[in-house]
Amino acid sequence: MGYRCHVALTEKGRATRERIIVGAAEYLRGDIPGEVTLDDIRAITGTSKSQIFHYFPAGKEELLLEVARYESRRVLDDQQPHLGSLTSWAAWNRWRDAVVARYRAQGRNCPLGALMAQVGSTPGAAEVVTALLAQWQAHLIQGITQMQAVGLVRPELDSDRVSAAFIAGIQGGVQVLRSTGSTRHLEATLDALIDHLRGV
Amino acid sequence: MGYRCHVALTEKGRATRERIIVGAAEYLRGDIPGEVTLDDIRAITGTSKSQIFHYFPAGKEELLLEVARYESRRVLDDQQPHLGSLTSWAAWNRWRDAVVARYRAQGRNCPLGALMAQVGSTPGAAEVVTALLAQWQAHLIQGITQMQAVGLVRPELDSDRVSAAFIAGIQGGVQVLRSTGSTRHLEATLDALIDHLRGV
DNA sequence: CCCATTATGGACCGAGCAGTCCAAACTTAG
DNA sequence: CTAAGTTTGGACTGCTCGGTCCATAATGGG
Repeated sequence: MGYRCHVALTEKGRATRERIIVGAAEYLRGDIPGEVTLDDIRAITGTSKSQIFHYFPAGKEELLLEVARYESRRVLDDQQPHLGSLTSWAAWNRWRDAVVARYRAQGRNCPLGALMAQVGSTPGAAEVVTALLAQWQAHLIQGITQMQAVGLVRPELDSDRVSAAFIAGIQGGVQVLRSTGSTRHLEATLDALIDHLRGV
Repeated sequence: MGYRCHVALTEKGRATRERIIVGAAEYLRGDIPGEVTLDDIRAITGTSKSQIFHYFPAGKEELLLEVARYESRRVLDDQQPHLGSLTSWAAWNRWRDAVVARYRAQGRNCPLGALMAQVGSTPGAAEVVTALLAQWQAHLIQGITQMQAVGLVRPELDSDRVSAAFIAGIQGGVQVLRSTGSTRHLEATLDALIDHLRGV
């Protein structure tokens, strides 16, 4: 799994590598892109071609995947602490609001979406997004089972399937947001599914 | 709106134009792509550069948008006749199965997705997908209100919002399918929302 | 049959861009 | 201090690909 860390990395080296990733991520989060070039990244991060290939020997794809991993970490972090403790209806509502707020703020720009568009069909790309969705869903499953344990959600409900529905709904809601600029669909899904959890 | 039709198009001309669109669409539906080049399209459709620019003066973007429109028509067509007559629970289930079957058959390849990835941020792109989703949702709204009219769905339910949830859920389900290869999420969303319609 | 219009072939151009390479600057262990 | 290893600069290469251009063939109306 993953590439060996070449040889060594001094403190300075790790800092540069980090600077490249974070800089690229920030750029992708902005309104400009659609396509990033290595020269863009080079300019933004104040580095040279040789540095990029020094720290990401496999080139652009390796770099972008690293950025994608970085961004996917942010996705879950931005939902905390709510996502981690879905133990009451109030908590679910706070989480819902956090998700909507996060994506409303992001607006039409979707860093991960932009990334996937460019790295799209490579093997590593699917892996990154799959891992993210799996973690996300795991949190929801935990939340649902906790609610069931306390008797707030009827026990016959399949937490696995409902959480899958949440994931799909959010994904789709964000996608719609990207083309229409509205969070209507995202909100509608979240509300409908939370209602469904409540037993209407 | 839309470009004027240049000057004239003989029968032969229209045929060629059509051949280009359909050929490009077929190619994008295959397993190969990720990125199409005009030379790919040229090779597949047995045409020359000059023809492409003759029939699509604005170049690649215009061509791809045309392909996207073509594909987006297929999306709805493939759900017919079910999508058009959601007047009973049996009909809803048939529609659900049709959607799942369609996307299962398509598998990881998503022609429209591939298209949007390439044409992504242009003004026309958002318009195409927005139009598609709006039509799709309109069918669902009609279905829900019809069910309400017959008393099969409780009247206080907001058909607008629930249909939005369906759209988002399907979108997201397909997106998950594209990275995981599984229709689990798509099915879970559809089932959860239909349950929600039924009043659990 | 002729001319205006449309359709087609394909050589060519130029920009953009990922990736290579070598030399220079620095860090650090011994 | 020095040698080995790491970091950095940036010129250069090679290729891909959208788009241009002009020449030739087909077509169809009068």
